[in-house]
Amino acid sequence: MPSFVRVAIDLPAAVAASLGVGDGLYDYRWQGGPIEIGRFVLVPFGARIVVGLVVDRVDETTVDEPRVRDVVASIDALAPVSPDWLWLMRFAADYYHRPIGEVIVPALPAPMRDAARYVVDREAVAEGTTPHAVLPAIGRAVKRAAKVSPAASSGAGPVAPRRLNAMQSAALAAIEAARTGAAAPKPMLLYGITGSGKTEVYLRAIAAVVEAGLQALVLVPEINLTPQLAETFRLGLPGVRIGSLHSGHAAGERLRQWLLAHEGEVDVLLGTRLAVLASLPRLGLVVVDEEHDASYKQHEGLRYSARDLAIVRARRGRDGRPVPVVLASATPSMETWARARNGRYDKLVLGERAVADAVLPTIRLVPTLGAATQHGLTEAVRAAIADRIARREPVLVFHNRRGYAPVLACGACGWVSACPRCSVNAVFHKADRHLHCHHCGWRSRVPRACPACGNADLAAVGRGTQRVEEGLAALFPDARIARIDRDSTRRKGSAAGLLEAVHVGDLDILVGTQMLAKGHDFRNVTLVCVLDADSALYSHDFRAGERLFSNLMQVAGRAGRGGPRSVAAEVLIQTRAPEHPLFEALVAHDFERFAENQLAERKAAGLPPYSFQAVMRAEASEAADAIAFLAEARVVGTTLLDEAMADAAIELYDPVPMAVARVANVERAQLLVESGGRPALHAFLDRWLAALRARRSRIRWHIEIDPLDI
DNA sequence: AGCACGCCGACT
DNA sequence: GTCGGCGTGCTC
Repeated sequence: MPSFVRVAIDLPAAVAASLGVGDGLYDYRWQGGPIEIGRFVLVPFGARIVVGLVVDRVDETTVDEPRVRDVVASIDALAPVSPDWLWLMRFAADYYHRPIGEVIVPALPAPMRDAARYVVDREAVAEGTTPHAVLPAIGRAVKRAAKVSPAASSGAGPVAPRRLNAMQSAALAAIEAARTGAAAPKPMLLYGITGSGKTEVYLRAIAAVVEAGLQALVLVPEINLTPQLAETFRLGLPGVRIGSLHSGHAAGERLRQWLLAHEGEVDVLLGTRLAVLASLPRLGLVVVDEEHDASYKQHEGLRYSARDLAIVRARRGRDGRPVPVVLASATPSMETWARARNGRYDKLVLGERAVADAVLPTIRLVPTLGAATQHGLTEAVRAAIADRIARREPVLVFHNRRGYAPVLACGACGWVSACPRCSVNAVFHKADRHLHCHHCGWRSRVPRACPACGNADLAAVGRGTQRVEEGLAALFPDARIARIDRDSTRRKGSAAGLLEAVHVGDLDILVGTQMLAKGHDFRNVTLVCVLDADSALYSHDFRAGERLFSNLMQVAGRAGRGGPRSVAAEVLIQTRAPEHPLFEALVAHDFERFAENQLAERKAAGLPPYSFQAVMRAEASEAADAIAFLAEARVVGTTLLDEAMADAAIELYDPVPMAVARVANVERAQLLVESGGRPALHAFLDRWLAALRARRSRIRWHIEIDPLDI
């Protein structure tokens, strides 16, 4: 009686479709003894050998017998993945409309994906000799990686635990109750302003979970920008084995960390979005810090939201039993806020700042319309900076634009610097005398004269951080000024050095982009200036306001956390629209007011979270080809809706070029799909995508579920 | 997507 | 003479 296994391998959906493989699973003959579901295997595919995962065992196969090949080997050195993990992969595959192999295999560390290539002796396989000799080699490589003792917590002794305030204690008790209670816990929103002590609350919850012998998964937006957080974990969880998973690790280290998590040798896995896909056999708690952060969204390959997957992962939990998930934020996403408001999530509120003498910063709006400025700074901002310099208190200046000037222009003929490969302006970087494209990386020396008319007078138009830095130096010649942005911090650790300089008082002014706002506390900073907050107000992206509010709250939260003085730190925001409701709510530190406004607008306009979206994107060298593909796809969809899904309320919009239509000489267009109901949307997508994949177009396209920027 | 097979141009 | 360009076809 032959036995077969169904194996997930990484093959594009379009290829699977053309082979008539709808579910992305491939049948192989298994000749050995019993094989577990969840085992990693090596299987032949075409002329190569690839890594796959056994997701099912069957006695019969629908594939023509002669085409079915043998499993080359099972990788017994690796423990099988848990049914919970497989369930998560299957969920992600269904939800993001990809074959399961395209979800599983890219979720593995690269060395595991490449194991077959490196280790298997092709000749031996071709001749039919079972390469049992090579299996221990894989096993050894894997074990060697895993053997390295787990990241032991640093030598520092336990820190004296700070007493939780009443609200923190209540929040912690709620998380504990969710974990130990009989009922399936709802996701919890841990909501509190910067400095209200969210981290302390979830650290205690993690400690309790680890104490119970379980693992905690903690997601953070960008770990490399927050070394402070890793340190907080190390100090706050003495004796706990903390692993980390993020793209900053070299391949070998990533493999090691993945395996430690998979073998249950870490108690806490701290990582960026990709960590949500890690195998964790004893999962007991999931935490998503800064849940609103856009970097939880993956923008290539499987375009998943780690925040959303974290929630479904917690719902499935361990052995099918739900575990608690905590979403922490001072400015939750509208999706999360709406659910906390209607009771689908529990809301745990932290009120005042946890540090006793810390006071909320005073936010002041500085009108720029009609105001005289020098180097882009109003009188009010200049005076405030001068005041702090005199008092030797460091100042943070935020400006969300890299480079010296967004564009170089010819006054005589109207020429403007543009990227030759993208439909965007080329940014003038004075530091290296080059024009840069921030989309494709193109660089070119700044022309001496206008390339169009020869005029020697080229003007830098607008302002980036480099120009702000230069202006500040002119205004405050004695001040020690530094800049933090992607250009100034190419070298590893250089950002940390600058931040440290602020702490110890070696810097008077630190200029930077949003980068400066992520996760760093500046206890001695009493003034934060935001030079231009307005571009988001006029954006066509309906989420721009949400992002701006959250960024400004975060920026404001940088200053004066637990500072020595009880004087409130000051935040000055230059704007042309000081009367804008967003700013009114911001000045009042009133996220809830802002959120209510936002949700009312979204509801009126039928936008998320009151509707559900997907976008289909197409790429081609000619814009017309991309549009034509989408137009055709739209016809296919409309026909499907008319003929087979008449009662599905699905809206298919006109295909349009993307806001930045061309990047690196590729023209991009998109088609928005919207529905009032998620099940209807997904039912439609299933059939629509199957139909399109069967057509085998030569145009590159993909679907993105729950897009963030459209 | 890979990879092999196959059929035409400049070079160790 | 061969190395290598990428077109076409196949993959449980």
